[in-house]
Amino acid sequence: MQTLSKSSLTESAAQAIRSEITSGRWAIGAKLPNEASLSATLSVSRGTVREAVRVLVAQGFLETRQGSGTYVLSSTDTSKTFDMARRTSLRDQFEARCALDVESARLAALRHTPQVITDLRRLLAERGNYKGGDRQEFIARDLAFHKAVIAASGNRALMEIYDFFSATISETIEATISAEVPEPDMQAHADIIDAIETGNPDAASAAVRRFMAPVFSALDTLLQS
Amino acid sequence: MQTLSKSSLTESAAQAIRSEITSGRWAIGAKLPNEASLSATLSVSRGTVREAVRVLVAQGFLETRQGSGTYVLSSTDTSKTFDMARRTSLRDQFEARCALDVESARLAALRHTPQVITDLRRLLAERGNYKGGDRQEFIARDLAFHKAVIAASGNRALMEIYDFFSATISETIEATISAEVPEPDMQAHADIIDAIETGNPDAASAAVRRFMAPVFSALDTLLQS
DNA sequence: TGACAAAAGTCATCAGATGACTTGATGAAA
DNA sequence: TTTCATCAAGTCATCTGATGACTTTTGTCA
Repeated sequence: MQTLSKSSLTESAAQAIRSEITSGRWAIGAKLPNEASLSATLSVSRGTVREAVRVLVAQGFLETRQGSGTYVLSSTDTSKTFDMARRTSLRDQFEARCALDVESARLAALRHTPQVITDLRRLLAERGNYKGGDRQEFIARDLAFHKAVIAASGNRALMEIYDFFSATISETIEATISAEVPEPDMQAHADIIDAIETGNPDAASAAVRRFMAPVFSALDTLLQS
Repeated sequence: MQTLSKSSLTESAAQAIRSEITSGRWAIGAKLPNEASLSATLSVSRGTVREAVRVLVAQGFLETRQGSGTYVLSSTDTSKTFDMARRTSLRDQFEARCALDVESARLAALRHTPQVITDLRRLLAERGNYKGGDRQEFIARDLAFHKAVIAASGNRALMEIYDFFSATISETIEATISAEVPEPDMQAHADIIDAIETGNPDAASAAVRRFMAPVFSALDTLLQS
């Protein structure tokens, strides 16, 4: 029994169960002891066991089937990965997001359809340029355009990861330095669409890179100060 | 956004609280009503409320402070993102991983040091070519090389995401089609190191792309059959 | 053997109670 | 006035016992 410096009984119980799984002692598909047994083994009440199991179910480790039992679903801790990715520096996160943008534009150029191009132009027109007013809403419109570019790649994995970054980045950026980062204008955005339309992957990724460069340098000077 | 057709009371309660948060009705930092009030509002027992709160705490939405109350931490569900990324198709996952490889090589070329190049060459030598034997172990050595390339980018966010994909991809690939996907040879790997050493980002990313192309076509034909 | 009913096992939920912790108010001492 | 100790109320943490709902197994009967 490892003692965590500061953890509730429920967290300790969850950790104990988790380690049984990650260590492989409880294999995937295995059935856990029932709640009464677990509560006896872990020396906590059944209510606490249930809360611990709830957490592990939410994390994808376990699955409960009423009337049948609780079973091991997976032994990989995906929530840990996400947690660590969130703890990386803002610049790394932004750079990673930029990498996704670049490669998505490349794929979009390879796979674009007239419909996609039309949609992108419409989203860009809706976005417009920022001329004061509700900045929050403008950022949302801007994000919608960028997410559409990612969607144009046709790759759902890229979309999911991008969602993760756009959430964390906008949370951080908007609160701290939003007003000081230069927003690329309409032409820079239009260049990306044009490059995708030509079907040239190198041109598309280059357009995104040109687009991102000034934002990066602004971010770098801000983070240094 | 999938709504579960059949959800337990706890899940319903968690969803109800979650929507209060994501909709913004309960702002970040706000204090939730106490457990008794929540149980009355949601028409469930306090135990159910506690299990729901546990889940939301595990997902990063809430924070409980004993003796004080329960507070809103964040309004974005970040833990779900990676979970959804894991559910995307194998091809999308592989393509996303490839995108990370390409952009990491580009960054590595911009930031490489002699030490990094030396390490990469050593890892490649240790990897060797596959000549039968323990395939599992060879894949591990191969993965070590690729992760070193990502590490050479100096971007921790990319490393974390790559870790996520390498885990899921090797889980899937090794079990299904490992023997039928062509493994790029030593020269293809060496090309990547050389390109990084020259400091030319375009050459580095192009080398990775050339490296990945045959794997992709093999994967595509396999997935079609 | 096969189908059906009964029973046992298990999770889901509820209700009540006690302990631990935080916060704010109160009042005494410096 | 300021500082500190003490107290009381509010809240989450945990435990206990009980009931309902669902699944699996077992036993029975045709």
